[in-house]
Amino acid sequence: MARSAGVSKSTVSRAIDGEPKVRAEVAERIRQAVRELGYVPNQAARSLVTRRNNAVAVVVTEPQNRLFVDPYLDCHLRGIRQELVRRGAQPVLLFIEDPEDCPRVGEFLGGGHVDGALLFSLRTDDPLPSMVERIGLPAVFGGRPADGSGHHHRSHTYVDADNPGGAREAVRHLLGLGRRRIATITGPLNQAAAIDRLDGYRDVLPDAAPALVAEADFTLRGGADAMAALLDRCPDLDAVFVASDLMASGALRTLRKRGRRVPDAVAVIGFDDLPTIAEATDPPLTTVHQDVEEMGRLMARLLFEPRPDAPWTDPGDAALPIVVTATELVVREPA
Amino acid sequence: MARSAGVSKSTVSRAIDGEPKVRAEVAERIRQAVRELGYVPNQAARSLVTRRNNAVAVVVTEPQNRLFVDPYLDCHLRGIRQELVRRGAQPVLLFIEDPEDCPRVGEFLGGGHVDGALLFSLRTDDPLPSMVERIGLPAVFGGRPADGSGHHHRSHTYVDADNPGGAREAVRHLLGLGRRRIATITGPLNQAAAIDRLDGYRDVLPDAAPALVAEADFTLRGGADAMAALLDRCPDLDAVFVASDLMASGALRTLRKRGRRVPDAVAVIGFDDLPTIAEATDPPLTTVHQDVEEMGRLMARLLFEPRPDAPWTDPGDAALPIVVTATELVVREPA
DNA sequence: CTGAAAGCGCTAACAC
DNA sequence: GTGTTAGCGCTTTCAG
Repeated sequence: MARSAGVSKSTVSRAIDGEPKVRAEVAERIRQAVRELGYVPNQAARSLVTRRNNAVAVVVTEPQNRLFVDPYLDCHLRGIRQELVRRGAQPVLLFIEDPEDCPRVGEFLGGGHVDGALLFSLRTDDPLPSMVERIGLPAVFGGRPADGSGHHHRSHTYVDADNPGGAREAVRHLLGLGRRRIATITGPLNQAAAIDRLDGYRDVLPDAAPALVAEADFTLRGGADAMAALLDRCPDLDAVFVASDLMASGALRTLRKRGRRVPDAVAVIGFDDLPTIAEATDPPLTTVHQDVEEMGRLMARLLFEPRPDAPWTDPGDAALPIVVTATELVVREPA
Repeated sequence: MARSAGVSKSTVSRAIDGEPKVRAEVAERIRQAVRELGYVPNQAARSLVTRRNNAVAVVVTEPQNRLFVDPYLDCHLRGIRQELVRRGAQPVLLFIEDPEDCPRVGEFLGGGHVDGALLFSLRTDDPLPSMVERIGLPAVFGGRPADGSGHHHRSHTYVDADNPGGAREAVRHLLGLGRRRIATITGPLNQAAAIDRLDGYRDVLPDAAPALVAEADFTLRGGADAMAALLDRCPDLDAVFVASDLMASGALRTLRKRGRRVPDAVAVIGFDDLPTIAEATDPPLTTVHQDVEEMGRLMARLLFEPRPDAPWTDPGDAALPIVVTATELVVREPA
């Protein structure tokens, strides 16, 4: 390639880099040769010396069947993608559907294929946080990495909504409406978001009966089943705070089936404010809004921020590693 | 790393490779050092010499919002993932949501990050087929790459269902039921699958009125709208062949809303046989089955098959590049 | 069985 | 401005 344009490879390299110190005439000659030979620079060789490869991994831990049905991730990924692309990085998605996928993905992340990683939906027992730390790969987490296992690793950079705050606001709103038997449907309690939202509920209702709390799995079906269980256990409940819109829409379905009028008999508040769900339910769902897309953008931005663990950063100018975004109650059903 | 275990890097390399010609004792010592140092071999350096990197790109051209709501891709990806992982390759997903993403993705594919690519949902005007060809990257397509633009490139390897055959069987079944005004709802006619299914319909019904054909977009909403349009144009229709289950479930919704009984007044046949949809509709949907998951597995398998364009193959032993899988009508509503 | 040496294709100093 | 020279971290002959 180099000789084919009658110059040295350094010049080719510079020309492709778009450096200004190349004579226009020479640059043109090179561009021509590139086109003719269909030459594409070998990224492996390049990244071997530059230590960069303009790609960022987005790791999603989720059984695929849930992933492809949950609009939450869709929003999040949209924000991430947008910001990553804006900075010239190619987002590459890696799925972990099974714990046994972890070592392979860890190897990929450690193999220098990517400049950083954005990780999601972590469970308390997830090995990924310690993996990226060992590897020394810059990483930003979506949602507080719940570290229930007692391992102590360096505090990770993450973006999360104010889950306890949002939950408190929701429950207080229900109290303000005069509701007195307020139940809650939680997500899987091995996920931080689920734990934090339940904590918010308990902050306001420290004496709530255990029977008023039902754990589900952030799916529509799970929400519907949990609602049924709650109605069986506490037929007199008059409100329910549901930890996600998807589950809330399942709960609404159950309530309708059981003949409980919403919001007259039972008031429902969701969490997320996903347009495709919250605005489409009947009646439209009152819910705790979080700007999921913006959170995605923030994650990507934080990855490029000066950070102690990034190779392209002067160590010393550390940035604050945690961003908690505000939530806001959106009242849709005038109850 | 090498010295830390008291051996040369060659030996480390061999040990990690799992070569048998390393003394067990030495191998153990190395494994220990690897664990302690958290050592992960640099893939860039490795692939620079081996020309392999154990990663395969899965490229999905789709506005993300459709992707995360369409169970079809979910099945396909499940099959692909399974087979790729079985062969020790890491699947990395790349989305193309916008035509302007193409150059960037092309650069990634050409950069030697991956050993091959599996591509999907191509439109007639998609630049990807010629891109991977120019780059010389082994590729397998999901669905016949519809090349409407007149470009002539090498015939590509692809896996596709027998779309025309399935459509013919569906329409013939409707005829056998005594239906005489058979409409069809197609997918976007810049996609091969949509074209081929419409072709099958026309094979059986060459004289069908143009008013009986409505183009939609493979979404639920699109199917519902197309059904409404058909009913307006041809109030006397007594059957409809819908080119996807998702659209069919939308069509069913419209029929119910308009008070047309299914299947008594209007018989409906879908395409895909996605369990989450076809079995869940009311009444359960008669549809053309294709084994989407197996098709995914086939795609991955073909990528590793001896192929003329693969660097790890003796040129000369070319394999048949196209696989068309059978479809089968699944009759669910006893009409 | 293991070590030494020669690159893989590229970039980054450093000369010219 | 452009060529020359070293490597980046690994695998792979080729000796021992």
